[in-house]
Amino acid sequence: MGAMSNVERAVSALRQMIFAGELPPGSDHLETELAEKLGMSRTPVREAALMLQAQGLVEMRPRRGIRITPVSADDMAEIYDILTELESLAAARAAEAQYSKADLANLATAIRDMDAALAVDDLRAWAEADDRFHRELVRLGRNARLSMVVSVMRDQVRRARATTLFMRPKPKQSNEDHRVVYQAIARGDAQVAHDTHHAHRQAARDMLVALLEKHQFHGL
Amino acid sequence: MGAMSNVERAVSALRQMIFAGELPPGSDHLETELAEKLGMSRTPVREAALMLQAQGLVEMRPRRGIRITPVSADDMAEIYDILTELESLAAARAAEAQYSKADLANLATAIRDMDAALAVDDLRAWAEADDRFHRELVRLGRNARLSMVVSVMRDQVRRARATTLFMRPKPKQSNEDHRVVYQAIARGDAQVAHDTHHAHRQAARDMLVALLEKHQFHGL
DNA sequence: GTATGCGCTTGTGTATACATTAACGCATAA
DNA sequence: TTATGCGTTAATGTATACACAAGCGCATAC
Repeated sequence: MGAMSNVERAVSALRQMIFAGELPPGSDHLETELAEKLGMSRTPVREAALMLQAQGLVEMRPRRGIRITPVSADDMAEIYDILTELESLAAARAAEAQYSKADLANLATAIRDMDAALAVDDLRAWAEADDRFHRELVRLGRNARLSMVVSVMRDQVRRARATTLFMRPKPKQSNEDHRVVYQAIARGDAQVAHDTHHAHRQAARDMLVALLEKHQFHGL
Repeated sequence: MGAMSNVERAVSALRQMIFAGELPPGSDHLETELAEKLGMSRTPVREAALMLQAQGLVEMRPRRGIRITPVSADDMAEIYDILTELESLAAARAAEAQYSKADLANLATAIRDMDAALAVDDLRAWAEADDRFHRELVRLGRNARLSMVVSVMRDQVRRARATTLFMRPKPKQSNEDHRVVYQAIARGDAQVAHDTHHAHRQAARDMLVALLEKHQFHGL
């Protein structure tokens, strides 16, 4: 069976519960309580919580329990600002790397999937493919630390997206942008790859923040 | 006395030992050993190590002990790339924030201190003031998450700088750059603040990476 | 009715005990 | 000599025990 420690199990389980909304943002949970729910002692739960705290998903406050970090509109603005810069750098680096068409296959597939999903109005499938595109883009940028930071930030975005996905306008421009970024990377044009992606993310940021503020999600 | 937990004590102590070179990069240390050295049990040491691991300062490998993460020239290139983007964003945001002269006092002081240190060839004082300038710049950018990411990255740079500070050319251009960034922020010119700082960091990156590669610090 | 203080409850921080299992050495064989 | 396998050692992962201190309620005084 999987050589998975209890700490690892706790981390995945807690993450899943957080993303599923089973542990709602802002809610507090005692270590003992979570330990019991996960069928293990407090020790691995504590260690798991410590890791999730480092990623900003929870906060441990003495005697108040483990709080699921709420994410406000302001937080989301911060997060998108970071994502914008780092992903754009990755796009530029990917362009500089002179990848072959084969190397970019995953990107191309993700774009196709987004188009297909949009054609049949399947927003969930679109979001999944969009995630895939961005993950692959960052991977191609070949900066392990950057990938880690971005993935932490993206986790936070995912939490907000669950709520806002069905409120926002159709992501039509989005697919257009992705295609331009892809082509710039393919022909090695770092500047265009960078700037296009930068504008793309910034637009997403503005849209999302406006949405969150409008709907008063001040502590999602 | 200070209401400081053993975990907090362990974190500071370990950080200090790492930065002082007392725990050299690449070295392994058993939990028991560190616990004894710090005068506490394994539990708080483990929790401290977990936190430092999240910041990339150590790696915990089953049965091999806690390893002080080595930093190669390639790592340093990654780190500087991230610093470059995020600090430049902070500079732009700071410019947009329309700070008063008084708000920028810390920046101005840091610049003066750098000039003074350079005039008497005190590289250590220069490095300290340089750190101060960059920390303040990021603070003015008003993005808490960005500040955290940057501070993690800067910790890594500090480790390399201890070694390379006395090899590199006099940072004369550096002071010039800082002044331009400061003035751009003061007059609210986000574009110049961003671009100047970006170029500044990129130059530093290239210099440092070349230095590290030349001296074969492939696992500092 | 409101404020103040005391004691109790209970969650956490830390120490400790213990089972598991990976790594190392040694012996044996090719 | 080198490779392979077994047994021992010992470091970790996890459970558990316990002391301390923060928060809560209740009682008492104003």
